[in-house]
Parts: sequence; structure tokens; C-alpha cells
Amino acid sequence: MSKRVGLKDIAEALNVSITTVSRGLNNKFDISKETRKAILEKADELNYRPNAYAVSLRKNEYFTIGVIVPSVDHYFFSTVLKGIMNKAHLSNYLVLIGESTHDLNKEKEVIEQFVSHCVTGVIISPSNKSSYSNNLDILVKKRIPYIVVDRPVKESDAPCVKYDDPNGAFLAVEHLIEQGYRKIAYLKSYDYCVISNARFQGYKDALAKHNIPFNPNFVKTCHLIDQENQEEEGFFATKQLMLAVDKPDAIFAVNDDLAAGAYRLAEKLNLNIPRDLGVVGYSNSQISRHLKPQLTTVEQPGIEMGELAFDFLQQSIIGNKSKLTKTFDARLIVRDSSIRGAETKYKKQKDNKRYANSI
Amino acid sequence: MSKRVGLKDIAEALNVSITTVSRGLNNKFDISKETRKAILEKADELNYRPNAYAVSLRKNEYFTIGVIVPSVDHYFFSTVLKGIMNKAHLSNYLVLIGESTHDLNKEKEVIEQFVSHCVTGVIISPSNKSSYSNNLDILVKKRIPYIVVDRPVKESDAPCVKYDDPNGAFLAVEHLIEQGYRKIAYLKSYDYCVISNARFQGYKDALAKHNIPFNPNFVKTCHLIDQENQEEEGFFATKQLMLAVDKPDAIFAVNDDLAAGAYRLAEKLNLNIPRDLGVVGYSNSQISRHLKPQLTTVEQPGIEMGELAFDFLQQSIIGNKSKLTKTFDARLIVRDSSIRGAETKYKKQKDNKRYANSI
DNA sequence: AAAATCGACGAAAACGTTTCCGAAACAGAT
DNA sequence: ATCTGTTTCGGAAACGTTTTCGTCGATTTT
Repeated sequence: MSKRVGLKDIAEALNVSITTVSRGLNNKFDISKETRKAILEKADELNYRPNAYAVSLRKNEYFTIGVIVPSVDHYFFSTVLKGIMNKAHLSNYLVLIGESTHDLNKEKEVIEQFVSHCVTGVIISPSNKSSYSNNLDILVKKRIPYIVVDRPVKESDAPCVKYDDPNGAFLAVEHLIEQGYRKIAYLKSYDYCVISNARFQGYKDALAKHNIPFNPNFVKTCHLIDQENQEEEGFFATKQLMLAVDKPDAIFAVNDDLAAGAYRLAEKLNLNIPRDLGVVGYSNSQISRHLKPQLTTVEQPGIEMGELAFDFLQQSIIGNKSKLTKTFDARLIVRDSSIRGAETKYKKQKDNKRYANSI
Repeated sequence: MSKRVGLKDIAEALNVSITTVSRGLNNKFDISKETRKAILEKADELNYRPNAYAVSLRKNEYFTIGVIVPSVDHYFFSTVLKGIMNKAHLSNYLVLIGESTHDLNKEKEVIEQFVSHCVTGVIISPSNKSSYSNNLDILVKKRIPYIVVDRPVKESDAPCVKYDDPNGAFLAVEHLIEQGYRKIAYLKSYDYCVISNARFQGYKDALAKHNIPFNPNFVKTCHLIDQENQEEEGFFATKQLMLAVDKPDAIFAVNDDLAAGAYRLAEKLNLNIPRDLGVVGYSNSQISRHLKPQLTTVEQPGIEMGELAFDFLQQSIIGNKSKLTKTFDARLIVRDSSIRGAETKYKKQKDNKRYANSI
């Protein structure tokens, strides 16, 4: 069991003081070329690595950020994380990662763990339930900069990188209306889910703009436990809708997985998408391109959002007091699941054109 | 700018020594009820959090593990990460995360960063190129326990949680053979990619067992840069295969994304899957269930593998010297992309049956 | 030749904890 | 009265660094 090698070991081996060794390794000025060379060689020989804990403690600077997402294997969050890590690596930040799993207590535990570990900043995509939580206050009290991603917290003016969710939903629903759909259902998440409500607003706004009365029977709440169950929830919600007397002719789902459930039901009932049932999802997740017909969906540029979140956090860390908030413009990715009439008539977007002239 | 509150602040406020405060907070025995109560109250009032850096430095125990994966937004790795985090949270371990992006230098940087941060252990899914690397030697020299996940490193007896890749490929290819396919192509990754080679072996073994001659023209190398390009690579590789004189009648792809590219080409050429072209992928990623027809693929239980990796790491940390290695048995998930003949004849697996009796 | 400057290094304090050791205060036993 | 033991607390060292300050000898300036 070999002890960790420290400055002391190098010092003793070379018969110099610890101070000198430190100076040599950090390339300070008042040291001679020769001793410095000897120190570097010996450090290499002994495989010395500075103890970051001691360094940070002494210098009182901790190059560490904490990232909290509801779930790391959720596609969107994994892309946000990737964006953060892209930038963090460039700036030599250490990245701590924690999952809230939409559990406020766990979220709190993770935050306190991060606080104890002296993170210089936090990027958090709060749990769906966070509107009821004051977990972020912990960071405020500790004066730890943080950036909220994707889920704006109610009545908070915290720096935030978000997406124009209402408008995304608005574009989706208006697109359906323009395609001739009139009875558009909304598959939502829990009432406390901030983004679900934001999209709900866009849904209603689009209906209102086009003088289509809002029908509460066309709104179904889905219980989003994990990745796997979402499709099933979408399936059952759509089933309820389609077995009712007054059936919708289109589905707008709060995410792509629920939309996939609608696909399954359409298959069972021999409904043609988009002819009998238009479908639009949300998030542009991987499956959306692979569903058949390809699913119209709302883009969510996770990597860019993550990268910007890190940039904002760095600004906040260095004391930039300006309002660090950005709302990404919503963009609808129109694919075949919502194009009524001949698909050939529709001028496909770049997204679909990739393989167009390859054969 | 409020300073971080430490033991000293509590001590001064209460007119006791730092030692006493520490004892009070850690519930040591030699302290009176009253002072302890006062200390706890004051600590709460001042919002005290122990400085984990100081604690770890003093106690010389760092409850921290590092996780290195090629890419966090790759579905399989994100599930492995989730498995690790499930367990880590239960054991109160801090999780550091780093990406190698299949870059050996970056992988090395991350490992050294982790070493400096005194991780008590590392779980790593090495870069594809790792067979040429000795990055893991850094950990060996430092006597830091580590567990390799998914990509066994050549000629290493490091603890490892892997998947029976050759057999997975064998099952896939044998299944195709049993379905009547005879000219089976393999879409592979780079030559240095360990898993690609392992699956290649299974592919060849299955052919050999059934006396089907190996045809090198049926093997195509795809350049896997990122998530997005894989499908395109699969598309072009399949295109080359299908435009040749001697066409294959089935594709076995080293991952589901390449298989999705084969789907695209089949669509372009109006080839029916599975009738004209059987397709089998690998990894059971989300898209595999959503492709149409659903893609036959090889299961990779990322969460379970991640959880086990953490368990192994803990064993290794507490000094368990037994051989901590587990190979998950390969399991083929048969879906419609490889079933020749009427799909109704095929007794669907549980995986597909979920919605069977729901309407 | 004395004074000032300079180059190279070491001693010690500090970061925020924990822990070992000892001390003070008080009780009961002799 | 002393002795022993218990309870409760404080002093100080230690963890591995960085940094401030001082020192010592050599070189340059006056």
C-alpha cells in the first residue's frame, strides 16, 4: 500500500525544502534553472500529482461546477449535459453530476452535497415539482451562482437558459390548424409541471387565434414515471380520446414519447397518420426521425443550451451582474406526421433532404 | 460578499472552542447535551455546511468516484451512467463525470484530473482506441481501483463488467440464418474498435457453424464520428452493398443507428424489410422499437451494467481481491425486421406484447 | 571597503477540519 | 485531607498545499 506522494517526498529526495519544490513545480521566478529541472524530473519519476483538495483549500478557489438534471438518460438532458461538458473541459472545470429524479428531497440532498464540495457554480434543470420548492434558496443564501436550464422557476429572476415553450406549442398547434385539423387534443403532464403548462398556454393561444373553441375533453393528463412508461401513457390517453364519441383529429403531445404512444394506437385502430390523425410531438428526440411517418416536432437544441448555460455561469462567477437570460426561439420541425394531403406536395425541409439526391 | 461560515464562526458566537463545535456537530460522546444543542442551533442559524475539502484532507478519505464515458449523450452510456448514479447516491458518493470523446489525450487529461481530485475509484468505458493506450496504467500506478465497463481492454485482467459481445453477434447472425437468410453483411466500425471486432468474431462463428462461406465483400467499415452521422454511414455502406452485383440479403449492423441507415436505403430502393432484406442491429436503443418494422436487436442492459460496475468498484475499494468480472449473457430481442414470412406467424416476444390485449 | 542590490532558498503561517492529549472541575471513595 | 474517576472542554498537531517574509551569501554600486 503505497502512500500518496506529496511535495514532502520530492523535497526529501532532493534535500531541499517543500517551499522550493512548490516553487519549482509552479514555475515561480525565484528559483534556479538547475533545481527546477531536478524537481521536475523527480516529480515525474515519483509520479507526483498535486492534491487538488489541499490546493483548493489553500488557494480558496475551487474550479468545480455542479450539474443537476432530473435524469441523465433522458435524451434532452443528456444533450444539455454534453453541451455543458464541452465548455467545462475547455475551461478546465471539474464537473460534478447529480440526478434529482423529480424528487425534491433528492434534489435538495444533491444541492447540499454540492455546497459542501464548494462548487463555484451550479447549473440546474429543476425538477418538475420545483415550483413548490425552495431548494434554489440554498444556493442563494450561500451566494453560489447558478443557472437554470429549460425549466424557468416561477417568480424567480435567476439567470436562465430556456426555450420559448409557449411559442413552440403555438407553432405546433397553428401548423396543425393550417393543415386543416380542427379538433386538436393535447397530451399533457402533471399540473405542477412548468413546461407542460407553458406548452398548454401556447396550445390554447393558437386555438384562440383561429377561433377554435377550447374543448377540455381534448386534454388528457399523462403520468410520466420513466422513459419506458411514457409511450404506454400516450397510448392509453390517445385510446381514451379516440374511443370517445367526439374524437379529435389531431394530437399535440407534450413530448415525443407520448406521441409515439399515439402512433401505436393509430396502428391498432388502423388509423392513418397523418390522414386520419395528425400528430405533433415535442423535443426532436432521436425517435422522432425514426417513427413512421416521421414525426413533426419542436426542436430543442440541448447542446447549444448547455453550452450557453456554462458561458452564463462563467459570466456569473466572474461577477457579471447583467441579466443573464436567454430564451431560445422556438422552431417547428415539420415532418410527415402532420402534413395533410399528398406528402409529395410538401417541400421537405433540409432535415429530411439529407438523403434526397444520394441515389 | 459574505465569507463562508466555518467552525470558527460558530465557536466565536458561542464562546467555545473549535474543537467543541466539531464534537457537537459530529455527535461525539464527550460533550454535554446543552452545549451540543446550542451548537446545532447556531450552526443551523448560520447555515453552516462543512467544507468537504478540509474534511477529506484531514480524514484522508474522499468519498468520490470518477466516471469516464466516450459520450454522455450516447444512449447506452447514458444508461450506464444512470445505473452508476443510482447506486452512488445510495452510498453517498460524489460522482465526477468526464467525456473522452474517443480521444486518447482527452481521456488521459480526464483521468489525471480525477487523480488530482483524489477519487477513491474510477469507472471507465474506455475509448474505442484504448487498445493502443496505457491510460489505465495511470490508475494502476496510483493504486486507484477501477472498473472497466463494456469495452474489455486487451490483455488486461482489470475488473470488468462487460457484455458477451461475440455471442450477441452470434445469436443475431444465427437467427438470420435460421430465418433463411444466407448472404449476410456486417456493418462494422474501425479496425481498432474492440467491440466491433468482438462482434465480428461472433458473426464469423455463426457463418462457420452453418457452413456459410465468409465473404469479405459483405463487410463494410463505417466511420462513426458522432450520433448524427452514423445513420448516414449506415445508409452509404448499405448502398454500396446493394448496388454491387452480388447483393446481400441481410444486414447485421454493429449498432442500431447504422441499421437505421440501412432502413433508409431500403426505403429508397423500395426494398421490403424483412422480405427483401433482413436487418439486425445492436444495443436495443430507443429508436430500435420505433423503426418500422421494429428492429431486431441485441439487448444491452446499461442500467444493470452500471449498477453492477458500482458494486464491483465498492468491493474493490474495500479491498476485495477476488476476480470482479461479470459478463452479461447475450440476449437477442427478435422483432419484425428479421422474421421472414408472415409476421402474424411469429409469436411476438413479451417486449412487443405490451399493447396486445389493450384494445 | 562599506553599502546596496540581487538571486536562491527556507521557516512558518494559513486554508478548515479532525483528533490526540491533557486539564479543569467536580464527584465519590478512602 | 488525598486519591481516583468522570465529565466536559481546550490546545495543538496534522492533512498537503501556497505564500509571505526573512535570511544568507554573492555580486554590484558608491
